[in-house]
Amino acid sequence: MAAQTRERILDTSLAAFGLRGYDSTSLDEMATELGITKQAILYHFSSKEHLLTATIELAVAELGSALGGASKPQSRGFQRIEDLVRATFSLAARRPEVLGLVRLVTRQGGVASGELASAMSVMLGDAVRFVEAEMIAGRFRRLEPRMLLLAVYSAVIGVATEPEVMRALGLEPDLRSLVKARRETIEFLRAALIAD
Amino acid sequence: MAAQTRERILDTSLAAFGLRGYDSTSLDEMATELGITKQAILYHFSSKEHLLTATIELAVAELGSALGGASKPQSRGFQRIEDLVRATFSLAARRPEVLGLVRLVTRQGGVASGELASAMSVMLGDAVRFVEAEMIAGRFRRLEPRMLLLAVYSAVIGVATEPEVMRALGLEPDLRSLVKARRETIEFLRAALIAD
DNA sequence: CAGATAACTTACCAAATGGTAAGTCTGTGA
DNA sequence: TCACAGACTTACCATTTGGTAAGTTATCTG
Repeated sequence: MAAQTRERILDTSLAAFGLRGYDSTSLDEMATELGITKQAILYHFSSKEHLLTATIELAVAELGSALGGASKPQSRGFQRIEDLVRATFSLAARRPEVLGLVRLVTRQGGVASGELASAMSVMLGDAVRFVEAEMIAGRFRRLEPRMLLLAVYSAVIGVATEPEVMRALGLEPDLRSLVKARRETIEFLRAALIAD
Repeated sequence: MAAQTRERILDTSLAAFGLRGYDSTSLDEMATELGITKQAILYHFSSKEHLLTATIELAVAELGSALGGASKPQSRGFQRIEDLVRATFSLAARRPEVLGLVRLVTRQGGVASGELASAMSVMLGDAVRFVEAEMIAGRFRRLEPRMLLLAVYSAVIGVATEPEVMRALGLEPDLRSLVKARRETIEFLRAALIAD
């Protein structure tokens, strides 16, 4: 029962931190939700901040496995971007809390963010090299690679995790709309990226 | 001294809520920062939630005046988009907390978000009509207008308010980089939007 | 069977939180 | 000058917060 509880706590904290935020989530709340006491949480994770660190680790792992599969080095040109965007939207639909936590950490920074930051650094470094190679090969439009990636990243994460804005646009953030949003995002990126 | 204090409180709360978040900001903290007592805040705003409502009102006003000037109906085609993006980046540099609050509210939703939501609905409604007109005129690529706007919105807000991601990309989020980010974002959008 | 260890719970606690009640001071109009 | 209202402060308060200390129970080991 031990390891299971640990995992259940991490599951709950990922959802809570990712969807509601760190300060907005209390340990008591989570404990009640899990049907255990707060002290059981503090038995497995010695403080709330340690729990956050472990939660970020979990999110990094999930992010890696979700996007790692999609970024097969063999696929080239825009196909690879499309694969990544599809994987990101799939993750947003299946586990919105993971991207929520990514956003939380990338915004607030903070102590525990080191791991996610470095994991993202690696992923983004690979991405920069990929984009540069595609530009040199003449398949992608020539833009500043890092800024381009920042725009792509922002567009995808934004579309995938901004339900209130979708509502303001008169779109319900259901699965069908997400599929549509994914298709349109890919078309948008295709237009922006592919060299004439 | 009365009206001044009220405004000073709103200034501080806009910065605090917009940059740190609602739950992460305590009234005592803000009061100390202002050199007054918490009860002085509660004298002007009967509860923390009322303060948030008033703060959102202020942010809506600032957002409106910052972007309203840029969206002159006379400018057409991509120029109008460029004006808007410039205005957004200018706001991000001058008063990052305003966009921070917009993001906070659009993400969390909540009770007090009604005003911002409706203000954004109006702005986005105008934008949808503008984009549709440009598409019909053949100046913009044909994409789903609302999804397109969501992607544009996400890209701009993301680039303008995502300092940690910039750091992960090896870019310092200083003024020079922001200028560069603005230029690249505009180029990115130009490529994505303008019909061949 | 003894006892150690892992996995908890019960019982607290100090600090911080949003909020109430009751004063205090200062200017202002009658 | 005197009442009075506006703009606060001082004094509290109940609740919630993250966290500690001390059990309790079950399982495994020698």
